[in-house]
Amino acid sequence: MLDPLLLRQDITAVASGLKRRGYVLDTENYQGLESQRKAIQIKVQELQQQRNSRSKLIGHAKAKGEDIQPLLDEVASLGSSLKGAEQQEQLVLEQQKAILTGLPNLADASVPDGKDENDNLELRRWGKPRQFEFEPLDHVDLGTKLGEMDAEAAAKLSGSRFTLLRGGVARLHRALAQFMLDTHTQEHGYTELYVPYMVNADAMFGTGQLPKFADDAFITTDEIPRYLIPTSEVPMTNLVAGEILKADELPMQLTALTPCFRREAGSYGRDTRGMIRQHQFEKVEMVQIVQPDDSDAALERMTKHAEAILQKLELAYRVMLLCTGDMGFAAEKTHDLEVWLPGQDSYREISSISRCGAFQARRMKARWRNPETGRPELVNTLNGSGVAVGRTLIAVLENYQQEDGRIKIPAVLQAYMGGLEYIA
RNA sequence: GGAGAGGUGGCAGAGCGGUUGAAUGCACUGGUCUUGAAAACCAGCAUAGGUUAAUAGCCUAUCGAGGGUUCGAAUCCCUCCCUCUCCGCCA
Repeated sequence: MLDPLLLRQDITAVASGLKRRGYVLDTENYQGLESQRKAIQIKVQELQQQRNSRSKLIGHAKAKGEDIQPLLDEVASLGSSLKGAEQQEQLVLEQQKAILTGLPNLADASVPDGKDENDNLELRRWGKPRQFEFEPLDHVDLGTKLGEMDAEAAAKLSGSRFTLLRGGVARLHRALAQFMLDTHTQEHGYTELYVPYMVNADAMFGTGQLPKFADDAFITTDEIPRYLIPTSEVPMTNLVAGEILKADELPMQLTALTPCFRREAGSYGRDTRGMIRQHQFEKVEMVQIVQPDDSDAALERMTKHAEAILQKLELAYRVMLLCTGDMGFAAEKTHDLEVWLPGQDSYREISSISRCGAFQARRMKARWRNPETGRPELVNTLNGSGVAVGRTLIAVLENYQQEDGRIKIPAVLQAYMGGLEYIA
């Protein structure tokens, strides 16, 4: 959520900032609501003040044993006019909130303007795409040949956009996740969490999935519905919701391995082959809760942490700075890591690292006590994949394939595979 | 699933329907004392909104959430959520 104060003070600046992201804010409408709110609020408060002071007088009079009937007559009509004013106030506040909670974050000044992924800026590359002396297969053909990747079996059980893994490939998938977690906890200073995979609406609101993107999430049929997490960013970040943290608790660096569930509504026909886009996939996620002046540095740190995973796996990748049009709702600046996939002959997203400023913190009421001011102030939040396990599996299969169909196991994973060197 | 207890400020913990934004203790901040520190003593110490030049005043709201009763609700009533204890079931 954007700072309501900012909208009051300089709505033109906000509107032009949002326009960079392709969001058109109806400033006249908002300002109209704002002045209505102000007028009604003043009226409500005046009435409340009258009621309070009258009630106090009645209390005093009663204590002295005086006749309170004249006083009661005085306030007779107050109640109904107050109630009416309060209802009006609520109506305006709801309308305002509906607009406010639907506004995306403002992009950082360093973010390039653009419409979609074609306008993203490449920051750097690491590693060279492998040159094959034979025609490389994609992960679907590789997995199927091995008999260890089975989309049909998954379809029988669950429908499209699911995959079943067996044997060595299933183990490799697990090894990747363990390796990533170990790297972040042992080398990058993250605390590992095990978190709920279902969260309530408040949590989904806090990180910005609700109310706007309700259609993207799976929801339970409980009386109080719960949402299957689309990423563990949701439970991890919301851990600090409503809290006032001490300065020495920051930065907080959290990581977790969880499945992620996404309905992929609106992506029909895209990436239908293979494991690229699934309703369910594993992801190791990193979350940082930081002081605002550490936010910029934290984004760079997290990007390095995600890069370290790909470097250790010796997978070629490039780092992209997302343009305004390609960023997520809560982000003010995002780096994407794109790994080289020989099967697609292109770089594909495998990690997304975002700085959210106070956007999520404001929604969650997550604060820290700033020693300099002595007051609670909003924290800043960041999140990033470290990295997507399913897509990393694809990358390893495709990049480490041998001409005979075997998969070489990356050196750093062999210890996680009982010393195995190849999947065959 | 059954029975019971409870949710109050950073924490702990009081609170006959009326002057309670809320006792007290701890923590924290400033001061006195001291060579320094501790102890003791004194003072201060919630968040948000409105008004405002103001992080000064003044006003309003907030005691799990949402409704209700009342001139007036932290206190009474209803619904829901959560926590704890005991029993049952269970990976």
